[in-house]
Amino acid sequence: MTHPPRPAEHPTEAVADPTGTARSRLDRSFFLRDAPEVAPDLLGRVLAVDTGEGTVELRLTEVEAYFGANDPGSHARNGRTARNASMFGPPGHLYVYFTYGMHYCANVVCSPDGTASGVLLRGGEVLTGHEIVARRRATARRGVEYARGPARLASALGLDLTHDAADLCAPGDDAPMRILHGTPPAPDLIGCGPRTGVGGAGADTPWRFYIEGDPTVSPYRAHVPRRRARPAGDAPNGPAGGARPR
DNA sequence: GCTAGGATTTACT
DNA sequence: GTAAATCCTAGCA
Repeated sequence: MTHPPRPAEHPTEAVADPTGTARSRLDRSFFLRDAPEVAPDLLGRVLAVDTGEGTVELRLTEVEAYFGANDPGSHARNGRTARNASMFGPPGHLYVYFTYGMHYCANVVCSPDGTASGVLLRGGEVLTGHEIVARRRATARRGVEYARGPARLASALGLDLTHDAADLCAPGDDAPMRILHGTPPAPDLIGCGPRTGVGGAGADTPWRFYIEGDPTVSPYRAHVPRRRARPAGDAPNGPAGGARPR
């Protein structure tokens, strides 16, 4: 059985100090640990993305860890594919995937190169760039909904497949994407539980971490196998048996 | 080649 | 609370 790791005290980072540590960037070594260890440590960190419209900064409030080819909830459970290749890549990079035909979700790659390990970014609080996010997330009724949920978060940051494998730890101050130290929450404010939407053997693994009481944390939903609308003998509509239209 | 299902969100009842 | 939207991936015949 897997135990939820305690929020780790990474040697290169400490609680933000008044001298500006919160604005400094996380080192790549931060991500050189396994995803279940990195995940709770990412809470309170700030993901900054420069776009043509300006900079959006997001404080992470909810994450999920996916680790190893044996993780039944992971995209890597069936080994390396073109889709998940960046998940096997070097740490500190982004793994962006397309899902449900319309949404993008983003992970931060962890562990040494060659290990399938990542932390799904599920929720965050927009710190700067509200106007930019408001345009992208026009359907959000409140600010807390800008990045509550993995697809909303990706949308708020303007992430898509062009950002797959992007380096979050690229040297230089002009790097388009980076993760800042931010202000990690107190350890007793970090909650954990089973991962959202993961069923089967992976459903019991408490690798979802979130900041207790934060309004930008998405509600937990247990895994529910979707049933595809099918012709069911008397197909009312739809191409019976045919391949999907392109 | 075909089919089932998906780390989701949103609109509608 | 429920169902639809929509495209990709991977298993299977």
